[in-house]
Amino acid sequence: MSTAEDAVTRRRGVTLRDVARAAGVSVATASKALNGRDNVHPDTRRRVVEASERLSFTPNSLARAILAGQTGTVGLLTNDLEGRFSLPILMGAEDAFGAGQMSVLLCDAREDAIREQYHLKALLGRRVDGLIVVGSSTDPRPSLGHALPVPAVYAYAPSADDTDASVVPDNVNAGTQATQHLLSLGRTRVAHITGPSTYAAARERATGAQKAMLDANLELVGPVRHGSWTETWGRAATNSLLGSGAEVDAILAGSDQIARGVLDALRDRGVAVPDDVAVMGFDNWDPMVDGAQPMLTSVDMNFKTIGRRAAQRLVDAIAGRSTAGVEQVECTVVVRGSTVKGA
Amino acid sequence: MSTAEDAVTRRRGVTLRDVARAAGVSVATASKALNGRDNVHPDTRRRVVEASERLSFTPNSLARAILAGQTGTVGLLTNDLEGRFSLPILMGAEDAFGAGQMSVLLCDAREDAIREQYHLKALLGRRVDGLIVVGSSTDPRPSLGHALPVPAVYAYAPSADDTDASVVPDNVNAGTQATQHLLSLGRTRVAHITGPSTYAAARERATGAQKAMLDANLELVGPVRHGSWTETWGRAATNSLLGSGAEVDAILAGSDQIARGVLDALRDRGVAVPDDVAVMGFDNWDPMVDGAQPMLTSVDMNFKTIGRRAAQRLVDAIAGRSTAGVEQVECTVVVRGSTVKGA
DNA sequence: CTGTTAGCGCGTTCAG
DNA sequence: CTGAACGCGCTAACAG
Repeated sequence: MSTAEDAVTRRRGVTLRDVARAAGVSVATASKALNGRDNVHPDTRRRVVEASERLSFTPNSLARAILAGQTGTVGLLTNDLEGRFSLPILMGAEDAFGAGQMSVLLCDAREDAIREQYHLKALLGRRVDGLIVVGSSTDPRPSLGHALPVPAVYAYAPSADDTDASVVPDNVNAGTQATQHLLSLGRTRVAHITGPSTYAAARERATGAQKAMLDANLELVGPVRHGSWTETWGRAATNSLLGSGAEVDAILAGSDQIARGVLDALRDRGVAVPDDVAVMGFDNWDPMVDGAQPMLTSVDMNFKTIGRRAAQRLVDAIAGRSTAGVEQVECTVVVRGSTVKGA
Repeated sequence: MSTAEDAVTRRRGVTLRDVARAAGVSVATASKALNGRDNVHPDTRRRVVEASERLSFTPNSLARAILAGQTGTVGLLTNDLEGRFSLPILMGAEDAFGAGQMSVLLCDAREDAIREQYHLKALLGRRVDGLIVVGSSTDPRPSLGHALPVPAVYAYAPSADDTDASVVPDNVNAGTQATQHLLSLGRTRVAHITGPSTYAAARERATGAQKAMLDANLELVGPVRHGSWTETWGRAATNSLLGSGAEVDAILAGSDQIARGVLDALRDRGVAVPDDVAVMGFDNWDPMVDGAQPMLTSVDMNFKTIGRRAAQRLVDAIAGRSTAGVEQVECTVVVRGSTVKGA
């Protein structure tokens, strides 16, 4: 008579039928009882709930999904699991979903179009309700197309097709805000050392910086110095800058790593920060900014917000509310000792 | 007559039935044809395959899973999405699975037992074939218990129950190997500056270091200096160490961040690295070691391998091959300029 | 070789 | 208030 109890040991888990049998009711009644539907006698419901707990019954979402046509699962297709960008975005998305009952299927395509197609197929086969596609740089990436059976939102890297939905950082504005912070401190001779000009992020931040200077009837000191996103480049560029005899009272670095190199070189040359030269970076990457001496002022691109917004827009799209177009997420200047003494 | 074609526009995606209808065969035949089973006429198969492609049919893995009792999905339950540890582990797992056709459902419990239970329930409801549980430190964590309907493997943080399957870094050996590297360079006066003594990782690495010294009939210079995992602590501890008049020819730092602080302080004091003092860290964290000057020798704990091994053991367990017990993954010393000139 | 039947676990009618 | 019957998309066993 303990067939229901034995279900646990069977290969398949406990099913609703087992619970119904244990409670002495039909599957239909058990279903209603557990899902809080009407027309179930309180006593019956209690019996069912108790049986379900005793057997530690876990409803099979797959079976449910196959009926409902909705799985409560979204696919996160990233190209940059290694990198610093996809993780906070992923967290923001997890955050936004976590409140509800969405689960996240994660795939890393590693910049490989073939692998991406492969994973896409797998995700669609698992009937995800939607997709978030995370790029590894802010340069536009190929669209997955409009023939998808589910909505997609692109995060960090926008889709090249601007009728797709994308959420990206506002790099131009970030460059402007950073520069305005320096100007607001009375600095006027600002140099800009940044990453490769092949990166949209580097170009856009530089554009924003130049714009801010222009608005103040000023100009950047010398040309924008493009290099790599490394401390080494920050050191080299700073040495070449100061070695050339240029006079600067602020250096805007294109990333926190570059900024660390800048700080390093300045210290070697006996230049005081922030008294003689103010320094700031981009990304507000904790281990970099906190470890710097003095601590580094930086522009936070709010990656987590990007992830959260992407998730929210995806939820909207799934609910049928169309959300095309590129959305820019604003950045935040975080002031520390490298621009304001004692901050 | 184009009902099959219209399926795309229907709310539910294209089903096998649509394909069968379009190819003029029964569902069963279509199934066999697409799955490469025997007893299907080549011509029929061709018709079916063609129809399936024309309709861009994607088999519903959910329906398949409900039959097979296997979903081809594993749950990755992490507590440290923020941190540096879970990500490489996740990548290793993604790697190991990616070769096959496993998909990864990712959840972040954020060190919250309630949230963990909640996510666990969700994962089991989705009928994952197994679980990988990633901790945020190497301290043992509570077991999920043995009543789970699917196997679980613990990564980084071992389960407190040692009849569970765990994969962890070998921190004692890491401490030993690091110290032996310093000794092999002829250094004999080694000091150790590391993280909080509340961390098993800090204690174990220190133990390994002491063991290596003892084996060489030597002792660490002064007591192990416990602090925080930060550059700031590395600087402070170095200054206090040298200020006390202690003579050292090597400093073993408990992490790359601490090591960066050590390097910084040494430079300020005019101590040459590696000539006067050799410095090394743990974790081999790219942005930290490459940016250092000179570049930082460090112990790579092979997190990715940990993830890969966890995934492999999980696959084994799913296949019924039992794999209890704690597995230690070996580390690797990566030599750079901070211990060997010009390396 | 092909089609029919059965059934996976569940939710939802619709009679009783 | 309860239960029998049907269907979701798919595969396996068996007839034809």
